Parts: sequence; C-alpha cells; structure tokens
Amino acid sequence: MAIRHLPATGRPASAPAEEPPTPRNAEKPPVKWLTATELDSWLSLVRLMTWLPWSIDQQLQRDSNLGMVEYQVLAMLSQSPEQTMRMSSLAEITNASLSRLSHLVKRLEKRGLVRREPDPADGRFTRAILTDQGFQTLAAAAPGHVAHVRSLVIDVLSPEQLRRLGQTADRIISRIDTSEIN
Amino acid sequence: MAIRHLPATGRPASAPAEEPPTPRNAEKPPVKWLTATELDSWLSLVRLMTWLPWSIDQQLQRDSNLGMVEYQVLAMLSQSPEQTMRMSSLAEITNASLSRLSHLVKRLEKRGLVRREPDPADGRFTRAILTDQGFQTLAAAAPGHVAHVRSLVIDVLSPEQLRRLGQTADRIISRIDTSEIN
DNA sequence: AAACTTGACTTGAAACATCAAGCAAGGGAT
DNA sequence: ATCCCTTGCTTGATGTTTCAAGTCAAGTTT
Repeated sequence: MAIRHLPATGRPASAPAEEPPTPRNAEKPPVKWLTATELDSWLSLVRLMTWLPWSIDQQLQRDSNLGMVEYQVLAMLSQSPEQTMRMSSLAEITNASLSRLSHLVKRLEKRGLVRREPDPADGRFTRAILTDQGFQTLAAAAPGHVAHVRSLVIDVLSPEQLRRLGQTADRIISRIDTSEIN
Repeated sequence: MAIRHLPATGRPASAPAEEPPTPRNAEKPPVKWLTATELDSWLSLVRLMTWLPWSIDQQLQRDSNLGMVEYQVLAMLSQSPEQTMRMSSLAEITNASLSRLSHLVKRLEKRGLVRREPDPADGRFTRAILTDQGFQTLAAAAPGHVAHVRSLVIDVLSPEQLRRLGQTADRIISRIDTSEIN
C-alpha cells in the first residue's frame, strides 16, 4: 500500500514507480491524487527547483566565491541609486528573512563588499551600501554567471518557450502570493 | 555603471530596473548579456525557484512538521519494495549529499520514522527502512501536500501548459546533467 | 595473506539559517 | 512631556547543512 503522490527527485535516469492510490476511508473530501501525467510534470518541476539553484550556486561559488543570495544582494545594490538599499527592501527582494539578511550582510561587510549605516532620514532603517570592492567583485562575477544561465536556460529554449516558461512561473507565483495572504 | 544581468527576486510587485550593459574593454568574448525579455523570463524563473519550494516547505512544516526532503525520503521509501532503500540511492534521488542525508536520516530515526541497518548482502551499504510510524506520518501528510500542490500548480495550468512546463524543466535539467559531468 | 584501493557511508567542526527575544527610533495618544 | 505602540532591524541560541576527515567492509594487487 503506497501513497501515490509525489516528490521524488532524482536525476532523469531514475523514474519513480507508480502505484494505485491509498484506499480512502474517512468522510473528508476524498483527496484528488495526481494522475500519472500530472505526477510526471510535477516531478520534473521538483527536479528543476532542486537542481537549477544548486547548479547556479555551484558556478558562483566555484568561480566567484559567492552564493546566489549574496550575488543577488550585490546585483540589486549595483542597480540602485547610490548603490544603496534598505535592509528591508533587500530582504523582500531576495526572499531572505530580515534576520538572515542581517547575518549575511554582516559577513559581506566583513569581506568589505558592503557597508552599512543608519538611514539619516529615519534612524530605524539601515542602509546597505555597495563598496567599490563589492562592485568589482560583482563585475568580475557577472560574465561567468550570465554565461552559465545562458547555457543552462536561455540558449536551450526557443524565445517562445522561454516566454511561456516565464509566464507560467508568474502564474504560479501569483497563486503563492494569494494563498499566503490568508 | 551597472551590471546588466540578473537575479533579483522580489514578489511580483517590485520590478528590477534596467540599464545598459557594462562597457567591455578586454579581449575576451564580449559577454552576451541578457536582453530585456530574456531577463524578465529568467527573473520569473528565479522567483519560482525561490518561492515555490518555500511555499511547499511551509505547508509541510506547518501541517506535518516535515521538510520537503524529509517528505521525499518517506515518500520514496514508501514506494520501494520492503519500504527499504540504500542511503546512496536516497541521496541521489533527493539530491542530498550523503552527509546531509546521513544527518537527516539520523534525525528521522530519532523521531522513529525510519530505521537503519547495514545491508546483509554487502556490509558497506546501509539500508534505510520506513517504520510503521513513518508510514502513518507520511499517510497523514500526503493529502494536504497534494492539495497544496494542486492549488498552486496543477490546477492553475491547463493540462497542455503543465505538460509543456514539465518538458521545459526536463530540458533544462538535462543541460545541467551534461554540464556537470565535465 | 598482507598491503593497497575503492566505495559507502559516518562523524565533528565550521558555516549558515531560523527562531525567539531584545532594542532603539519614530510616531501617536493622553 | 510621558507613556505606549509600531517598525526595522540586531543578536544569541538552536538547528541544519556543508566540508574535511575518518571508518570500515569488499575487492585487487603483489
């Protein structure tokens, strides 16, 4: 008797076995298990969510000694007026908790890539500021990162496929947003 | 002067600013930066990879006190003959390092959801075995998990969209596989 | 049959993330 | 003015992951 449902990752090679759904007994809505095709697609997506970030991290770490979130922080700062952003905005944009970001930025600060100061306008905010060295680091990391993203994603899909992928992603994200509100 | 490239997550609301590519000077291949549309799609994908796993984890943790990998471990075991798998297979399938899996399974073992024993056939392998209680836990967690996956992904896409999404994911994954080999 | 090598883990320390408090600045409300 | 309350972090303890060794069973060599 198996639970016919889900997450199994595994590189393409190993496909998960299929089985009939568990017998339902109780009176609650009888659980709409996934069909075989749905399951397949879902598992592909799970694999993607598992391996793609891993691969991106891998490349960044290896070539530039940066994790993806750290890269994002630097990248976002570099695009902001005065290379500056509030901690809270950075946190939101990178999906890091404030706490995580605080620790992380402290480490970046120790490495000299970022500087922090209280916002003169409102002392509650902390402004994170990209240093020169931080910019250099980012500039050095960017080409390799872009090349990697291209070779894994952009260049293996047709423009049309890529566009659709993006739209589908947005669709799912919007569902997450609304489901997380209540 | 900004680095015109990438990862910025942020909930749908905040869109990252665009800027011209950094001037190239050196003699290396001149970096094919992403076009605006490519960047958009890529950022959507990054958001998906950031938030979807987060949301799944969230639900599992809240309702069943399990992380996604733990769930996967239980699920994979439940589908295996004798509810048993070798650590190495589990590691591969869940994309956990052996070390991570070892720690993780130790915790599951402490919770009584899994048992371990050396493979009688070859003492180098360790077999992880789903306990009864582990199965109960999984069975209790599955319906909510499936419902969540449905509401975020399966039920918001047409069968055709879902199929395409899965295929695209596979395509990217296969690129990762080959790129990681060398 | 030692002496190696390999494969499959396990372990402990260090890096990092999460969680629960704490703290300080800026508004109100009284 | 003083007392709350909220906001935006920061910190320390705790938990998890990663990293570098270490262990131990099976082969392989010699």
